[in-house]
Parts: sequence; structure tokens; C-alpha cells
Amino acid sequence: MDKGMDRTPLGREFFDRPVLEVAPDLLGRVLVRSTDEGAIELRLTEVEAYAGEIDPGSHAYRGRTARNSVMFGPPGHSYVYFTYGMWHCLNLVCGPEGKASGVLLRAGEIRVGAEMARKRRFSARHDRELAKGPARLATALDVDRALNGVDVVAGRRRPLSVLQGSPVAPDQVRSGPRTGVGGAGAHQPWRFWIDGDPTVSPYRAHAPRRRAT
DNA sequence: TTTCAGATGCTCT
DNA sequence: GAGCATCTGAAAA
Repeated sequence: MDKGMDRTPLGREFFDRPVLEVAPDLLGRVLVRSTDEGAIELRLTEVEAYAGEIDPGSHAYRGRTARNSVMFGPPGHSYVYFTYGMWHCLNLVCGPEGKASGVLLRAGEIRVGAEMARKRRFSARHDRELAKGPARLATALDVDRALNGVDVVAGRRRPLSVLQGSPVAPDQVRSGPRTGVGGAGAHQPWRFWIDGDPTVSPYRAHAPRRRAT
């Protein structure tokens, strides 16, 4: 355990800021997932910002739908969606209400509850692979759409919350653009990660997939 | 070690 | 009906 770790939960005001301020600030914070079996704590090492209005890669870019309606709501809530027919991804809604922006939690380091995470991620060979990638992170933390729209900053016994954690020095934070995004904001660095951290998911250039014959 | 293609079903056009 | 904010296991080098 980290002796210098601050266990104060983050408040609503933390999330009620522009997404590009919140995203890098989430690095080094500790996400707590509480279940009946116990708690899993995860130090965030990689995140990605999604700004609904100007980001062509965002689910909310084309307006409100049944799926993304949580992103249009107040900050400090979780947004969970199902993708590729198999996986869930966990986001935290931020920015002023109505802005439809959020931060995708891409990777992290399990600090507490690794045994529970290993049960769900039995194929992981090393602990650093337990939450290396957004779908793996959601799997390790037992996150599914039942957690969509959960308030992470208020209420007793909430299943998800975020602690202050241990801050990351600014020179440790790296950022870069997403691939395959054009239009407004194409040069905006949407991804943020902790430099050299072994739990950061590997960069993969976007490659067109060949059709099956 | 890196690269590749298949799996899978929800969501929007 | 096409595309998707991905992962995994197998195979090559």
C-alpha cells in the first residue's frame, strides 16, 4: 500500500470542469469498486477524454440517444457501454451538465483485491495485465451495464468511488492524439498516461481490417 | 518477441 | 445491415 496515499473521496467539483482538465488529473487517483465480496482498488494509469460536441470519436457527437443519455447528465456519474459484442467499458462523466463529455478509463494498476480480479481475469499471466486495456479494466472490476449512471461522488455504499490517491508529477504525464480522428479537434491530445508505467495498454496504430472472404 | 484474424451482439443509419 | 473507444490465442520470426 501507498503510505502517502490520500483516501479522501473526490467531490462533485472535481468532475465539474472541462474534460481536458479532468482527464490528466485523474492519473494516479484510486478507483474503488465495492462488491458483496469486498473492495477492489485501482490506481489509474491511462485515460482518454471524450468531448461530445467537438469529438467525432465520441458516442455523443451525433446527439443524444438512449445509450449515451448518461453523458448528457450531471458530472460525477459513471457511463458504461457494451462494445464489440463482448466487452464493457467504463467512463466517468465530467464537465458542466449538458456538455456530454466523459473520460474513458483505459488502464490501471490493481492495488487492493487482486485475488478477486484474478478470478475474473484468469487468463492474465501477470498482475500488470489485469487491467491493461479498457475492456480488461471493466472485466477485472466486475463492471457491467448495471453500473451505468451510478453516482460516484454521493450516497452511502456506492459501488464506485474515486479517491484522491497519490498525485502524479506533471513531467510524468504523457499525452497524445487518438488515431483515426479527423475534423475539429484532430490535433487535440485526447489520451493521457503515466510515462513508463507497465500497466499502460500498448499503442496500436489504427489499421483497416481485411474483410473475411 | 511481434503480428494477425476471428469472435460477438448492441447501436445507429 | 454495417460498424464498432477490443481481446485473445495461435503462429511466425
